[in-house]
Amino acid sequence: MADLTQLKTEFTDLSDFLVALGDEKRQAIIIALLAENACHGLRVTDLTAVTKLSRPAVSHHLKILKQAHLIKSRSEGTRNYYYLSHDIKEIRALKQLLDHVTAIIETSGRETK
Amino acid sequence: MADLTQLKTEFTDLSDFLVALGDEKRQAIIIALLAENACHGLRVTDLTAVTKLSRPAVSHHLKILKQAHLIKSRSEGTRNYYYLSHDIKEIRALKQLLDHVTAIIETSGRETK
DNA sequence: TTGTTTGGTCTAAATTTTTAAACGATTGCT
DNA sequence: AGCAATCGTTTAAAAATTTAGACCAAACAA
Repeated sequence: MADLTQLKTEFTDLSDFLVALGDEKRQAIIIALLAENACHGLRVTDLTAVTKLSRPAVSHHLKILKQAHLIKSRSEGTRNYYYLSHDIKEIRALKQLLDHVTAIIETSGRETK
Repeated sequence: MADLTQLKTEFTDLSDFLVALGDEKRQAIIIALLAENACHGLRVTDLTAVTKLSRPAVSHHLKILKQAHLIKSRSEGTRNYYYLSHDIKEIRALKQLLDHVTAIIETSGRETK
């Protein structure tokens, strides 16, 4: 029997990350940031064009993505450049969680309680 | 430059799955189903105890989990047993998507446009 | 048949999330 | 200083999600 307590914390720790990835508008932002060669990043105004959203709405989604540790920002004068975090540890954590789940699923049924 | 069109479809195809995994109550349901040795599965009434939710609420979450292909159900008379799908292809798809993203992130910056 | 158990659905209420208008703060330009 | 541009925040409205009460249908037992 696998460690369900740890699995529980793995799940809750990744909640924000999963929710952040689930939204279509945020997916569009992520893809736009991936399209940029991550050199300079994109500004809020650029992303309003991509998402067809108002600037405050984009700002809101950027905050969610930031809290999920997906993106970072850099200021140059009045302009803020957003770019994908170079090393997203949540990605590794999520892959690990998925492996744990599949492991439990596959072994279940073999060991008769 | 990676195929962003494919990445886009990968993301949208996994939206339901990601949203389903993001909710705490649904995570509790998943863990409860993992705890069961997947032999007989759990019924709605069992899950109301686990989640401290009303039956209609649990029923609602189960529907979402079902649409995300995470769980299946089996009927025996009046009782319905829910269990985790034995083979969740979304898990493989998600791991693949995560690999694609990391690949793009890591190669970006090297190739100067 | 009658009553009980199980559980889905319908409906509406409560909550959360998403959105944008208005405002303010900062930077840079003239 | 005065003006324009950029963008975060606050606020409130709109939209979506979550929740539970009430109702209904099917299966089973007495």
